[in-house]
Amino acid sequence: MKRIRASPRSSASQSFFSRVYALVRQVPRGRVVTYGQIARALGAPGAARTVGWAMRGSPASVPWHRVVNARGEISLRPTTGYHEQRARLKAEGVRFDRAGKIDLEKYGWKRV
DNA sequence: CGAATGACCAAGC
DNA sequence: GGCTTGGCCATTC
Repeated sequence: MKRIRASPRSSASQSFFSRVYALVRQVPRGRVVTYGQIARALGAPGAARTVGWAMRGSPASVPWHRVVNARGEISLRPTTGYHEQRARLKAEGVRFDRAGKIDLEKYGWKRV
């Protein structure tokens, strides 16, 4: 098995990640947020990728399944957890269109 | 400090 | 609608 380079949480990188987790925990059930949205809320309007990296090591207490990309799609690969995320969202009442996308105008958290 | 990485984003074709 | 390219950023080694 391939070993990932130090999981985020196994290190003392709690500054940025912790804020990401704290924010994601605030996402109400049945709503979703985008990586970019989180990044901006944290004051790093371009760190969307970093947010994704943070989610990768997100604790079980974090509703990571409510985080999708700017297009309203699940960013995970089918082999990484796509199915699980989609199932969880569906269980919360989030709908997916034919292309497997979510209507951010409708389910987006604090949609602007 | 430099190079590599990643669950991203916007723009182009 | 789908694929490619370049750019951004924090973290890691």
